[in-house]
Amino acid sequence: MNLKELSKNLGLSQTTVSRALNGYPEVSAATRHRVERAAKEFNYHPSTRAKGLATGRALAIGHVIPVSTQHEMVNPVFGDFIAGAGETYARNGFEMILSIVDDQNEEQIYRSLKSRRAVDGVIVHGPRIDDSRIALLNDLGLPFAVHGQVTHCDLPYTFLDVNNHEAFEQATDYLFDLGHRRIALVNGLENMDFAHRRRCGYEASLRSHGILIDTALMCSNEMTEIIGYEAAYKQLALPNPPTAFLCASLISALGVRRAIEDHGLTMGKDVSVITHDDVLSYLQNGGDTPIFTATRSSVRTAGRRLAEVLLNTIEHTTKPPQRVILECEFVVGQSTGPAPRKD
Amino acid sequence: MNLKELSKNLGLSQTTVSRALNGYPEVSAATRHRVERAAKEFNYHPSTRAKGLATGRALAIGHVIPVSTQHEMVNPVFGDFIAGAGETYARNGFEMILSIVDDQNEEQIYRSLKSRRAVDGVIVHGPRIDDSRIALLNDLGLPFAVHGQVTHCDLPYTFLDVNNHEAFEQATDYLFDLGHRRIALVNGLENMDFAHRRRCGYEASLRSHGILIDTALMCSNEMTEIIGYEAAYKQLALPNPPTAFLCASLISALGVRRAIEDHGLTMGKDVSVITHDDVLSYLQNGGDTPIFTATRSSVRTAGRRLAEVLLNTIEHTTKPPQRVILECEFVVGQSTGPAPRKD
DNA sequence: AACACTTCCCAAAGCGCTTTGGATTTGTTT
DNA sequence: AAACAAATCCAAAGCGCTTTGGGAAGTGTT
Repeated sequence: MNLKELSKNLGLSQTTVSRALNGYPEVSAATRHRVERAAKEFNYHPSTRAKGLATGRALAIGHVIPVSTQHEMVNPVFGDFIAGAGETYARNGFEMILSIVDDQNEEQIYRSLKSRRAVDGVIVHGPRIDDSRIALLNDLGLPFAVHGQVTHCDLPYTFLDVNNHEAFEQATDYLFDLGHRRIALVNGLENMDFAHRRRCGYEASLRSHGILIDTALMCSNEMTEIIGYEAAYKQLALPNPPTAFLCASLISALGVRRAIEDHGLTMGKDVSVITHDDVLSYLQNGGDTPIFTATRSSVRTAGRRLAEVLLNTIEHTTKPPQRVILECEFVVGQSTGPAPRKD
Repeated sequence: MNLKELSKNLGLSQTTVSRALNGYPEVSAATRHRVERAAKEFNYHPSTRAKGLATGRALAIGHVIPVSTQHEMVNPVFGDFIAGAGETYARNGFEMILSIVDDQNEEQIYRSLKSRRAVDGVIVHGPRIDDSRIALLNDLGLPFAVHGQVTHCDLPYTFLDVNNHEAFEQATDYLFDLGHRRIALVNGLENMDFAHRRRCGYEASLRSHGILIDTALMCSNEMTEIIGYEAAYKQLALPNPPTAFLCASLISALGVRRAIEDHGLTMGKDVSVITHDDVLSYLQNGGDTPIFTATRSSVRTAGRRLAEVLLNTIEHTTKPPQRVILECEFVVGQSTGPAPRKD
């Protein structure tokens, strides 16, 4: 069923039917009602492509997920983020177009999305500290919103980020107050902006308490269970091992806990752990009482909100870039306790 | 830059330029070459929408991800699956359109995708044992391919599935051969087809060895760490506890391990564990030597393959439905050992 | 030189929608 | 009752592409 058939069926012109369906005022209430009923009856939906052609809008948002060719990692938070964004699109009649692309061809994808007019805007995932995509998208004139920030970028741009610096500074402070002085950081890859900011927060806290920064207690890598395990295992074997860990993700934290236990120690007693918790739907931090003390911020909510922001900037192109920063919730679980006394 | 401009620029008609770019034989090699160079130079890409309108093909595949309103779960394997499928689409000039939808509105989405002609076909995710989507899509005449199977479905349909029955039967056999007689199953939700099949495989093995099936040793739920923990913890507290566990996912298995340790037991010695491993990029089963003994099958590969199969059926509509079944690899890790002797 | 093929290219129609610029009818005002 | 405004509706153009149905030029054949 298409417009032509529908309007013939109703004995109206395509113009009138189109207007009735799109809420234009030039049709009488009675006609509109009749048209709407018929549309429902015949299960008529306008062709997205034709509509897009005619209006010049794609009614679609692109998500370009970079997959590094080196480590073939699909970021685990991406599923939940996408789910959140998807809710927003569904509510607004938009579609989500997903491109998984290795970072070699990333620029190419953006150019192609633009010149094919396939999307009205894009979400930039996984910004790096010195990300060239901001400049590229600005040049292309393709509306975009970033999930995260870009440290070395003077250009104004629309983004939504968690306050990573604040969260990790606060978490480190908390450990300090519990008496910990040897605090390790099991971070994500620090060429990623979020990880960089977390490290800065961590270091800021240490400095403010006059603790020397020890690079042996810091590591930066992919956030997997294994890597968390290996990093923590190694650090716990040091002559002067850490009494507390700060982890970038719940998955790493699971590895860290395993390492602690493999050293015959008990988490929350011998060694404290704080992790960032993205509140992934399939990896929850305990039930009613959290297992890990955590800096918590739902990535799904982030997806929902950022999509809203992007649609908004597309709607009102004149608006200046929007900047949204979400504060983490600090939740105390069973993984932290006073630093053990040195005997 | 559009076709009209490009052809004016070249002093050719739109027809000729279009044909040159699409590999039709009616243009001379010299002209084709000239056109291709110009297209590259001006970074010309045909508008997807216009092309779609003209050809009647969408050059897009829909992925409809059902999110149950009850538990708000985003299946963690979905990220990797999507990444695999995305590779295939990229290679074939297709786009992936993602719809996250709560299972209430699922049917509506398929109808809408069809009548808006937004996609050339869809991938059906997370089939349930008695899934109405197969019949619906058949009725709609929307090409589709299922990731998994549907037990109660007589209609022929295209799918790709892991041999879940075989894998879990084999795993149970393995535990039996190690001397285990009390073998617990920590399964996924058994209204999902894959979980149902795994349970059947498990039961088949028990029966073939003359072991009574004990419902106290079986549970079926969402595959999270917490739930795995709680299920295993409870079962280990039974008067006659299991000496081995069969888990539906690596995430559950992590919870099971934690429960084992919280009972003061050692995995691989006191209690054995076998899990299914989807080879998720962010949750690997150990490094060189696997931690868990596992039935392994890469969900990313599955995504790549199933997308290929779907594109193929769309290309050759006459072909009968394709059925692909992947066998799991059985890998022995450190989580299994001989059953402890009863003293 | 006339004819039939190729080869190479083009004008125009059409995909399904929106939107512009009227036309027609109805209602209101004087 | 005439004049004007408002309310309704319509025909046709246009969005950027593919594709049909030729037409003109070039190649051989006799």
